[in-house]
Amino acid sequence: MAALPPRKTGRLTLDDVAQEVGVSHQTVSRVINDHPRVLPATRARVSAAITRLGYRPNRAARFLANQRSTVIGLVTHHSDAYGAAHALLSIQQEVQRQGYTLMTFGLKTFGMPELRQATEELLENAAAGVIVDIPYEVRQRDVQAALGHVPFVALDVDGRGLFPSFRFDHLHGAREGTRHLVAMGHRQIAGIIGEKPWRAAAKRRQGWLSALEEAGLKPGPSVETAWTAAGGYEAATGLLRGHHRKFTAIFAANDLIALGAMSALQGAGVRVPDEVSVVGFDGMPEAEFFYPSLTTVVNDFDVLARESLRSLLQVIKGAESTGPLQKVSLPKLVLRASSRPMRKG
Amino acid sequence: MAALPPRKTGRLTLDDVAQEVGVSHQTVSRVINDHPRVLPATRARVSAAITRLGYRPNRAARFLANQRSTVIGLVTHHSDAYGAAHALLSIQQEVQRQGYTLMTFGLKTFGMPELRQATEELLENAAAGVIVDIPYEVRQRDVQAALGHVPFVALDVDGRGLFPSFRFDHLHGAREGTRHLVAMGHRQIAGIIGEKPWRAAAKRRQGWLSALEEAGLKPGPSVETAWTAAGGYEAATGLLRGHHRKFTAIFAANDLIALGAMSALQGAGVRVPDEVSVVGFDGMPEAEFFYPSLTTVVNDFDVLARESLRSLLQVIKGAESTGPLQKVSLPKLVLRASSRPMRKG
DNA sequence: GACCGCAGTGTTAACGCTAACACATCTTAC
DNA sequence: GTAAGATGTGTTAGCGTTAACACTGCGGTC
Repeated sequence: MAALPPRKTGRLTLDDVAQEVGVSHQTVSRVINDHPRVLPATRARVSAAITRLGYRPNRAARFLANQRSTVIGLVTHHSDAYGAAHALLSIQQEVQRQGYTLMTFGLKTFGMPELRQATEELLENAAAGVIVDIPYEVRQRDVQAALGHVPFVALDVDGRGLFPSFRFDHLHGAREGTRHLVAMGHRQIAGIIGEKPWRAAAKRRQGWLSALEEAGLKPGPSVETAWTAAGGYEAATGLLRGHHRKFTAIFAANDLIALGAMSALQGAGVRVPDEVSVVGFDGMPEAEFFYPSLTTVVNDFDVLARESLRSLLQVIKGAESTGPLQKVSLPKLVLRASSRPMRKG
Repeated sequence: MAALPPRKTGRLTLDDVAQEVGVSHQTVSRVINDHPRVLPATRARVSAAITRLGYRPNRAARFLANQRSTVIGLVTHHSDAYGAAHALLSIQQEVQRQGYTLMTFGLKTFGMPELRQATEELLENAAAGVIVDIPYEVRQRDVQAALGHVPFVALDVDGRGLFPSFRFDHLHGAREGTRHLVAMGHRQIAGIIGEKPWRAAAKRRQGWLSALEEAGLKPGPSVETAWTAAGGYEAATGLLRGHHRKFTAIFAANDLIALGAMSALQGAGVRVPDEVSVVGFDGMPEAEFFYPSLTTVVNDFDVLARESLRSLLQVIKGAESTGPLQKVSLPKLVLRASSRPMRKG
């Protein structure tokens, strides 16, 4: 009996399986890759051995050999915000459903150098392509320059025909939310908008303004603040102090801001929605159970995840025939108890 | 001039850099790996070339050659819950701070086969070790059997000296929360506990019961429900209907349940905290801005992330001298407006 | 009946990297 | 002045996989 050749690593290899069955390692490889030219009988024996031995291919080696991988990279921002966290979850779920594995890289700031570095890091680690969630205001050209050489799709950015992108129409959503307040008879509608570097801030602000404009209203007071409940609280407190309640409604740029704002109002003895109506944005599931239940504009993160991944996989496979894919998702207004018709008088 | 050998892939290799500088690829490798035996002058020239050319090593090849990697795997549950999402974020941050890359795998159910498969998947993709967040009730022995052969640390499980583990003392936290209600003079304290498969459910329930016992109180009514705001709403609604408010306080197994419960109470005209006090669990940042501001038991996910990763890296490096590491984090009670002393009479 | 073609299999050479060893050259010790 | 060791560098052989080509039979064609 010849002794088994020593193995450095504990793992089984193609050769182990091949030896067990009495074929070459290449035949085993063929079985694994569903190559057509294998005798059914041989295929069966090999498959059986693979199962029996519990063999699993080494993807690093595989990647090295054929430059193909089943890892998808995701660049996001480090953030507790519902949107970011939920998008990550949705994408992860979808990635796995498609038989891929997700590798993530979280960024604190979104300069092009950071973005590029994060992408490189993921590619080095054998990612086949990356999804980049870029929440800041950026120039399409810069993104294209930084990532043009790798398969990627951008989230929450308008690719303008330069690269595939999937985004929410923040402007539309904000306009719908504000229109609703206008329709309820409100004339002084304050805006609490999230902080600047985030693109959604500008877009949602624009939406708020445009709804007021089309109704011929002067913009109510507005504040810029952190995208958190604490930010909303602070902003609303400032609004109450500075303007002595010269507003009967608030458009908040996200649900957490709305939550904080309502907390501040209630703390100051202002009843919601009796005295001030509030509309949020994002549609986090909890919003329904805020007090009062929050009227909000809902984003569908699952669709975004599904579509963007699908598109990325197409790019990876090289099917660029149709030109950069674009998709815009329209947020939907959901009416609840935090907004009500303006009181007469 | 000899023509450059054709390259299949677009990427630069060690040889490209070596050729540029006029040394062997091994010398370049030494520079990259900070091997001491390289002449400072040579090192400088190589480093310069690396920067100039923009060379970045291929980690798949590296992993194949030395079986070491800088990818950390994380197995979590697919869940919107604050705990899971925030833990993921904390871990990702810490992983990157340590110069590693994070690869995640989300599970819907936590049987040992799934756990094992997820781990294998990550290892195949060159993870050096994995962090497994196992929120379900499991037997230590099973976990050890499924994962014993790979470097791993478990989150939110008691490893009992079998494997390294980091967890919160849910029982302690729940007891503290309930004790607080007792101290406020409440005698009928209902419990709304999350669903069963999750270990935290059992532990937090025990904590609630034990605080009641030590005070010589009969357990108030209790319900089991989903760990969401909707779950809390439903549970509280049921409690109100079935028991005609035979309780003056509620211990909720997490903040979202507390939120839903408060919503249900308020919807039924029951004032919080005037008629019923509520205590939550987890300490999500938003809880402060619920209405009323929620008294809750805070878990420190950042510490958990930091410590568990540190421990995993030790395991990977093979420093098992001190035996399996264990760490228990004690949740801390934070008093806010949702709980107040029992009204006289 | 010699020849082509193809199905099924094996053999060999990458992929890009690191480890181990081999080889010069330079010190230092006696 | 020579042996022994230290220092810097190059050479070679893998890691586990897939791609490309080479080989063996067998059935069919003229």
